[in-house]
Amino acid sequence: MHQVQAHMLKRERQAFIMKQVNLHNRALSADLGAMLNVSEDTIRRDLNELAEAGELIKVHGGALSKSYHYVPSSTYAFSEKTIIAQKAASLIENGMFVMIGGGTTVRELVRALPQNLHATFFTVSLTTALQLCDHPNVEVIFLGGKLVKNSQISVGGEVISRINDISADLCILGTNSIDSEGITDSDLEAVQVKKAMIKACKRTAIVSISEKLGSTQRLRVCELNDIDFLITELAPDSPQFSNYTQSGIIIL
Amino acid sequence: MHQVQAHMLKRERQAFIMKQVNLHNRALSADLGAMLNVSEDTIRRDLNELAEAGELIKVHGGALSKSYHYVPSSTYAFSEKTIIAQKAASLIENGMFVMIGGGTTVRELVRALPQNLHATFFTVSLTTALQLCDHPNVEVIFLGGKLVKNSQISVGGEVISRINDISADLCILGTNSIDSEGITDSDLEAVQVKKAMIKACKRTAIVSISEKLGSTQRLRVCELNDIDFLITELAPDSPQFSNYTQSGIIIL
DNA sequence: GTTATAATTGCATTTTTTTGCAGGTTTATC
DNA sequence: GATAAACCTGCAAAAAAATGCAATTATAAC
Repeated sequence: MHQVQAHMLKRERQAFIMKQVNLHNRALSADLGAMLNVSEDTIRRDLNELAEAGELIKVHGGALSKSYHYVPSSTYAFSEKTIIAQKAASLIENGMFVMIGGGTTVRELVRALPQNLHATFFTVSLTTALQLCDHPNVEVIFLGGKLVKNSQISVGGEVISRINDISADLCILGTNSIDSEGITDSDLEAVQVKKAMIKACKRTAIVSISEKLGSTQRLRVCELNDIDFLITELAPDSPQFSNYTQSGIIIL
Repeated sequence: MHQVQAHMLKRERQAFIMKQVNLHNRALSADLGAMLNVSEDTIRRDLNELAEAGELIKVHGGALSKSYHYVPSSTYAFSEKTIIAQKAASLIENGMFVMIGGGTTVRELVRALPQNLHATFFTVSLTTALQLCDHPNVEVIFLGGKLVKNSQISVGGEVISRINDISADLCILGTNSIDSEGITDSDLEAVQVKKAMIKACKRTAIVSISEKLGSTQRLRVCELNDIDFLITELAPDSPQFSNYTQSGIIIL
């Protein structure tokens, strides 16, 4: 942490504060006071002025950059998910039998499917099923069972034995966590259903925004080489995928 | 699970929480506390604030992403359907097995069910199932099958044979048309499912706003004396019911 | 250059916010 | 119905903010 010249004009000091905030996305009143050799009161008054002028966001203990501030949107990472949807849609052809999971990424995918697509979809997700109902030319089969309230998917032996009776062309799953080892999740019953879905399909595609790459959870869904396609919003030659390529997975 | 800097501003921490929740669709208070190096109480207070601000949905043990959940329509009148719901709820007791259909009246009914109701619900309606998921103490079983896009219910042989395997205490159905002869409808496959549902239950209750009294359609669902309860928003001694009483039906 | 006025700054005091902890209560899950 | 986890409430300590006041400094007028 560096020192700053002895005397500084107010305007000059505030410019320094803005620089710090924008550089680090945040700044503590105490740190700024130490750096500028002024009292925290002075810093606070500066921060109040800057906040009033709308240049930063003042919070208890310091300030945040305005760009850092979380802005809620209807669906998180909407644009990324739209890109993903475009790529995934290219895997689905007329006449296919597709088994598809739940989650917001999958929902955006379904929304982005062409209206003239003729295909049969199997799903365990209430929300995905509802979304699929907006497509006039697809047949939707809901695989019923006991519903998990949080995730609104059906689970249990009934669902799994039903899945085992089906042989589909493509399995599309969202995921909470994926790394170079494979897919992990935190809900045991959901994991069992996902396993069955993967087994029931010739090929499997995982859709995920890149932020989830590299995270893990406690329960394993499958190994990386059980997956045929990995679809994120990134370009296929992106360096993030260096650990993934050896398993024969196709990055889209 | 990654590490986070020692000192974090409250707003910054809440932004981190939102990111986690939106990324994984859910987050546990304990995990967040460990990641952020603060007590679970602090996390809980953050979650309460964020929930109050409508940015996420707080549940026991953590929080859920808002994008996952059914958001009730902004303003809904305490209209006929709420009255119907109150009456119908009186038929349902703890521990019951209830088979329930779809439609807007049924949806309002489910919304008005007490939160502490412990019961098992079987349904073929996607929207009813979603609504039931908001009730913490009920078990929801979705009877899966081919989905009809307009009405968002599952139909077909699979569903019907599944229904035939169940014996429930009460069947609650909305209806498009009812008169002194009985219930009629216009969709053959939906009629077949409704017939099976009525047969699978000890008692049947029909919920309908009074507007629909006296209308008929082409396909018969059941006779009036197959029904045990008729529930509308009107008082039971209302003159509209004069044609209905001879069949032994109970007007609520 | 001097002086009056206004602005800025630091300090002490009071007030508010935040946070963790102890306890008793509620809730989930079996 | 039992049990463990999660929740809430009140409390106290710590941190930060606001406030009043005095000292200093800048600015402008003369």
